[in-house]
Amino acid sequence: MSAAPSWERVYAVVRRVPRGRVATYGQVARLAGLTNGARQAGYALHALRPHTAVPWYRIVNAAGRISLGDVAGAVTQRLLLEREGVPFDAAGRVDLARYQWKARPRRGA
DNA sequence: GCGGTGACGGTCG
DNA sequence: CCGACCGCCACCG
Repeated sequence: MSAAPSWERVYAVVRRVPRGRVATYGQVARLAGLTNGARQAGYALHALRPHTAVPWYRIVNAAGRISLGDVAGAVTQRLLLEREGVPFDAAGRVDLARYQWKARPRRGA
């Protein structure tokens, strides 16, 4: 099954990210079931359509930084996150230790 | 069908 | 702490 592209799987995970939280590409990739790792997750978001209802802006790299190459897009992403209550430090990084989304680990731990 | 590239990640210096 | 290099593998030309 899974006739649909793997990207749909990624979008589904991204949609699960709650407001005011962020997730890393690797995290999303793993939750999406991507064996290749984070790179494909980034590709999936790259292929994302602007009109798609997916909070792509909640996805940052493992360093808590915006990996987007497009400067305008990066600014937009940061703005949207700050708007949700996710602050950036002087280095333009998010405190993943506090704001990284904790995926529902089948029962808390 | 082959080669280069990339919304990354982890490790080394 | 930060910067640089290599590695993985799917997608595009």
